[in-house]
Amino acid sequence: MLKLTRKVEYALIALRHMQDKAPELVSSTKEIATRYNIPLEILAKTLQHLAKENIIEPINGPRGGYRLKAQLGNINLVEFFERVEGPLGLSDCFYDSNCLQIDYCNIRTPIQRINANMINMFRSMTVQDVTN
Amino acid sequence: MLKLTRKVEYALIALRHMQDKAPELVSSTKEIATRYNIPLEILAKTLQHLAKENIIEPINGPRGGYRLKAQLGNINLVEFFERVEGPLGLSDCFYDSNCLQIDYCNIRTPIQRINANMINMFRSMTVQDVTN
DNA sequence: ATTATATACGACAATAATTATCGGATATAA
DNA sequence: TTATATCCGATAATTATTGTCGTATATAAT
Repeated sequence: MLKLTRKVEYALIALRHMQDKAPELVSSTKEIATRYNIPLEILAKTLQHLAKENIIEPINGPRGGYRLKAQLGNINLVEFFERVEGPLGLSDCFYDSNCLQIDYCNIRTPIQRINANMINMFRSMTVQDVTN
Repeated sequence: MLKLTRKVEYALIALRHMQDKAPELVSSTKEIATRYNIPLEILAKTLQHLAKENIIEPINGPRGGYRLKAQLGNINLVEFFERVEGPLGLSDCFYDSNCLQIDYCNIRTPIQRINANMINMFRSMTVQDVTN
């Protein structure tokens, strides 16, 4: 409950790794996977996803890899989580409505308040707060 | 990602239901399950758990059920989540150490800071903030 | 006492979400 | 031409969550 996914963690590890280098240098999937003991194929998917989101830039071919493209200080954590994992919320019922309790639910409103607190907290931090 | 479990939601629904009644009145599992469309057996387990935690008091036999025992305003949400679901944390590595990345992880410290923010936020609210 | 209705609880099954793997394609530097 | 890298769909395995079953115990009402 209330956990980040591995995918998000792998993405953050990779972004921090890239940020620790000079901006023009590239990092390959293999390099990062080996360095941090992450399954290669999963990391590959994750980085491809970040590339599609224009957060990193792919360089094809031998000696290729990725390097940072977006300003990590401009991406808050809510935006980042949603770009990597989709909609964010303590309960599904805030963005998807097939919940068996929804018609009778007596805690929807208070949970929504708490959810707003959580969202605000994550929105107050950027990816750079993690990668620095 | 970052979701509450049904078990926690069912527990909160049940607690609010009990709080809406006069304190001496009991609510049976069946009554709550029917009212909110919750699977009976799961709710039964959840309520037994809350009883073991001394949050509600069981009344055996016909016309039995449960009623509130603890002061919900005295139980903050971190305590409640942990009493219902176990240790809380954005990543397992804060309370359990078989993570393949742990020796190399470059984001542990920043994630721990964010985790502390989340914990503080949930600690600033009580169960009563949900059931009122 | 007997019956009906309630909680107690361990073991198990189904489902869903997450995590991981495989196979083959395309791009490009050397 | 070759080696090394990204790209990407399909699928499999694993884990966590959610739900079910069977049986025991407690007690109020008759």
